[in-house]
Amino acid sequence: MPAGLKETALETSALSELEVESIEMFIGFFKLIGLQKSIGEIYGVLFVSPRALSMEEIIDRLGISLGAASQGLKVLRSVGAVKAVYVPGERRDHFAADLELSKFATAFIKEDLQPRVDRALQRIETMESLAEEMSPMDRAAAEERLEKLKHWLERGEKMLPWILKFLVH
Amino acid sequence: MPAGLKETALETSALSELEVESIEMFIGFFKLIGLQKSIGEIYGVLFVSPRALSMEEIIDRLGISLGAASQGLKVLRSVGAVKAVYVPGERRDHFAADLELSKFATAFIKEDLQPRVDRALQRIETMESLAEEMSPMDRAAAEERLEKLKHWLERGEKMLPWILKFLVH
DNA sequence: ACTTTATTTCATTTTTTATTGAAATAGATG
DNA sequence: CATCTATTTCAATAAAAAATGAAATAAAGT
Repeated sequence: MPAGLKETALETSALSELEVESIEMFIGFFKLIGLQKSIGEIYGVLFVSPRALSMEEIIDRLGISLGAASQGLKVLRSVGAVKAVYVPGERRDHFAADLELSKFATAFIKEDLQPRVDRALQRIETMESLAEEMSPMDRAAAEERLEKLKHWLERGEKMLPWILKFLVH
Repeated sequence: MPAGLKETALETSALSELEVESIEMFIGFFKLIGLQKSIGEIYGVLFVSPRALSMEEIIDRLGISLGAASQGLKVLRSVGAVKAVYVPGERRDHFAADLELSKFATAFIKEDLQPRVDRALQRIETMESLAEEMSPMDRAAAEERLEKLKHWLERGEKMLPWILKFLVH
């Protein structure tokens, strides 16, 4: 093979303004729920793309690595934000953004928020029994705090399903 | 000075089980809203402490650095989660956890969430005008997506004040 | 006013997290 | 079923974020 001839493409085809806006926006939102930049980038291009893109196209457009693309798409599929689309006559998988945006929020609430609140309520139980060791005064103070926190968490817990319902429409 | 004698204290006085539970819990919650471990630790000890603690005491208990303590307390005060308490006859500042837990959530919603949604809505405007350049079919597709996202964001925006009210009680 | 003690700031270091890319695996195609 | 091509996985690397600690500043005591 003649050296340097047709080396398979680092050609990061320039992103359109539209794509850039979309990408920046989604990077921000995704970071908020703990997802990394590359995942925001992938969703960002797919969101404004008129057609489903192959992994290679995504890699080319964004200039990210194979690994990042593969892993990012995996996460996005797992939360239902992206779906694999069959493209006739094409060998590669193609991916399209799912427009049910509420899916992110739903996944986040169910998988991050809800379990964390539950865990915290358990911890409060534990703490309440640990507080029994304290001097009467200190114990009273500790229990007041724990009660407050508990009430607050229970309040939050009740609100979550309501938020879910609202988001899903 | 006799070497090794009375070296000024790395004595991280062991944390009680109660403190550990509290700290772990708050580290988790704080990470969720983007605050670092050391901040969760500080709030965690203060939350179960029967009395206000000086910065040095916090440093000793947690084994964190001066800088982390100072910066962490600054953040916690800025969101109203910790307040400085005057202790008669004591030179140092002392700090106590504020029990109005809703303050974190409020600060987070107002300072992180709300502005991000606003910014996204602006971006959508921009994107809508950029989409005018596209071919009629692609443009229609893009606009449908943008509309969906916009509606969803507006929905979220309307929900935020409601959540705030609910949290504050 | 000076000395001591407490607190903040910020450049450096450490730790954590995300990305890369090469090797392994899986999936098509002839 | 042998050979491409596409995808996943994961150890190594790079990038980002957080923690440290020494120097600067501020505040209190004498």
